[in-house]
Amino acid sequence: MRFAAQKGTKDILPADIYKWHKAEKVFAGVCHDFGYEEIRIPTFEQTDLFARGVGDTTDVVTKEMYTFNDKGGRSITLRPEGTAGVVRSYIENGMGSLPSPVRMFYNITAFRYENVQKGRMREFHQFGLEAFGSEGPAIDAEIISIVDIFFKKIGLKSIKLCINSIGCPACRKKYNEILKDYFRPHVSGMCEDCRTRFERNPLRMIDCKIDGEKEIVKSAPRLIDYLCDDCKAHFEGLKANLDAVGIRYEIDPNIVRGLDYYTRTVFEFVSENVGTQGTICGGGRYDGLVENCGGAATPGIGFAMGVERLLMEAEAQGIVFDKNDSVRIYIAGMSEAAGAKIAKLCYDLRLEGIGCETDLMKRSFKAQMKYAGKSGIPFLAVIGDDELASGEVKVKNMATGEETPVRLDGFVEYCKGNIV
RNA sequence: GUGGGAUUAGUUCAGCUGGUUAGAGCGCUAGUUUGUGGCACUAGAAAUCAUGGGUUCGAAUCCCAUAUCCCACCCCA
Repeated sequence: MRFAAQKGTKDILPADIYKWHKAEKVFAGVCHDFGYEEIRIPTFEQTDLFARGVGDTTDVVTKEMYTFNDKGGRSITLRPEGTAGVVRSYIENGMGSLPSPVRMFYNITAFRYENVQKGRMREFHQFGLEAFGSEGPAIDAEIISIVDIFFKKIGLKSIKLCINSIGCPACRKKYNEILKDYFRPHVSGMCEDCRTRFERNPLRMIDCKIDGEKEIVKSAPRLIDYLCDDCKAHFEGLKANLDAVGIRYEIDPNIVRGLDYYTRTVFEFVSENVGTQGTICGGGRYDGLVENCGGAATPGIGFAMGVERLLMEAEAQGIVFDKNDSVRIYIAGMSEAAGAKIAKLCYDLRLEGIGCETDLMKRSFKAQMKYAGKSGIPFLAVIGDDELASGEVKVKNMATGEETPVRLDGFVEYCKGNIV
């Protein structure tokens, strides 16, 4: 029996990890620049939190959760997203009493039992953030500009920002009636899904892939045209805030978002390089969620970004991430006596935080050279009986071939100043 | 849950219509004599040909099932 990684999971190998480190570092940096602090939440929560938070009619909750009973008989679920856990933590830790807005970002794995395809895995990674206590729209624009600046710092270009407002529960209720009146004469001729949607969530009929091409659906009234005055003003405010900093966007009335908690602002950053799973980042406002999860009525907003999709996009755009070549010098040995000296030098170098390597396999001098060359280590020193006798070594720059004589007793000092 | 394509060394692939010891590039290990790498040359290690059945004198090759991977529907990040 040969073991294999489970369906929809992937190893991130040492050869690729530098890209992840880079993305994580840049994301954390941008968040910090906006006053966000990191939060780390548990990988699993009680199942009810997601049922309540994400919405118990959503696909994510009804058919995609990793749910099991633990040995104490509790129903546990591996988080399918980050927002619910952060909201739980916000309430549980009394963060409502902190100065508003309370802003936090996270870097998590999430789990959804789905069929895999390009840009979709069962265990995947998300960068995300949540902000509580501000109704916006200034903060709505701010979190969008976090994504915008993050993309710029990573080097990504031309990722389309689409925004929409899906209103508050009040205007959505009114709009649903309007939509029902509109569809009522036609509903009998529509697909089975749409007939169900007509009763439960007419909003979804607009997205229907089967009936979507029909003229009735195309010219259906759009929610964005029926927002209440407050929601309309909020959306206008968002646009004005985005215009003020020069972030370009497209209004896409079809962004609905499949998670139940969204209100008012919803947005997506979409690429064309990630197959049909083009949404690299999606998010929106969720003004009822905290209250719905048992906290005080608190407005909130957030987004999540698929890290795999982000890196796919970066790859497609030819972005090269810096590799961290932390090993600066290879010390090749020519004799046993030299070996002892080298071990001590390496120890001292590492104590100073200077990465170094030496032979661990009793390899020939030539093989050591080959290893150093192939590993791309930028500097090299050779120590044999001659060097031990003279007390001087040559430090070679592997790229230029240039050699610098260095006293052995000042070796670590020299390295500190010249090869890092 | 439903489709389509794929699965052969660590990796990328070749193996024609079934026929003896399944090949190559890259990578890895070692060597090309004596103290300077990346290149080149030589040698070596490495594959129950995804798994389980079936057809056949004979299967990597044909058939069936299962698994996994890739892509798509649905939904999402």
